[in-house]
Amino acid sequence: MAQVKNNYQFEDMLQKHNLKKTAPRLRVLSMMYSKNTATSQPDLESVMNDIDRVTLYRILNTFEEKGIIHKVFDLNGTANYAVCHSDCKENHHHDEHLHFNCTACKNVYCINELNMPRLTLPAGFEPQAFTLYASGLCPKCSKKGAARVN
Amino acid sequence: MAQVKNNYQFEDMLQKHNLKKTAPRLRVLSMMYSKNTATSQPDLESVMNDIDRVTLYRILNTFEEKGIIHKVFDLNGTANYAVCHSDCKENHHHDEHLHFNCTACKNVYCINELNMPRLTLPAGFEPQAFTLYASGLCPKCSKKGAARVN
DNA sequence: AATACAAATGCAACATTATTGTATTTAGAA
DNA sequence: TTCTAAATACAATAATGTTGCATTTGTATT
Repeated sequence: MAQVKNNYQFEDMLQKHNLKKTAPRLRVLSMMYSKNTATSQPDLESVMNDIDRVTLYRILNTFEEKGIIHKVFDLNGTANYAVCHSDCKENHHHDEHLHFNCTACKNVYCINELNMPRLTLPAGFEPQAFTLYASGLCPKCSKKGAARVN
Repeated sequence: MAQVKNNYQFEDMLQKHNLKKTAPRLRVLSMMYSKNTATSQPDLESVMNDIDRVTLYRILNTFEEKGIIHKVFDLNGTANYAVCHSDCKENHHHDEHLHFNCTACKNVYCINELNMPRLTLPAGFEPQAFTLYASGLCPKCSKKGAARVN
């Protein structure tokens, strides 16, 4: 479920990363923590439509650099942003989890409850990070019996 | 390595899919089959700079629908296109292989020699397709001793 | 070989997503 | 309260992708 945090906690988060507490940043944090799915850039932009687009991009980039959020592209190549779980450090993400992209509601879920399989690659390849994508129906949409694509 | 095919074979491919044999299509096929990596949309566009951009997009979409190529987004969300291996049918891709994105040369390799691990997801999720991404150094770049990012 | 027609291309216009530079505003320290 | 670096807002531009339509072309048919 969505991690519930209050405004004081968001202010602490910013402070810990040496970021100024500004209204746009707090709103972005509040929105992202209120959901249990990643948020697409278009969604963010329409919800935060009174914040300048460029400011939004810069906030997202800053948060990503600081390890507060991570970016994940969905099956359509659309950028989605999700809050990182605990062990992401600055410029050093640990987002090697499964990203589940629902084909009906389009939501992207970060599934941390699953450990990534370590694979052996053909000779010569030196992998540093893995990400696994799955697509299909999420619990909500499969319950609706929806094979339909919205 | 790159699959070597001649122009007659490309013409056959088009014919088998009920596509007209046109110069732009043959050139796209020729380019994509000459490589052992996926080709990014920007690369395609600069190499095929005398073909109309829209035509190129439409050719790629058509080829994808017909199961001739598949689209894969790299770690930067850039669209890349790669030739499908044998068992892709129209509107029904079997591209559940590992995509390896080299952080140095940026190339995307389709690694078919690896079978996808089947994973058990949390209750409610109904996965229909999996794709695995890895990033790191490809054989060429790791040989160069290049941890550098171009 | 000429014709006819659907399919494919080329062109124009536009939409969306993202970046860069700079002026203005503001959070937080002094 | 003042000062300054940081953050935001605004303007301009780049990159990527889509839609509609006129023109051209591959190919089936005569």
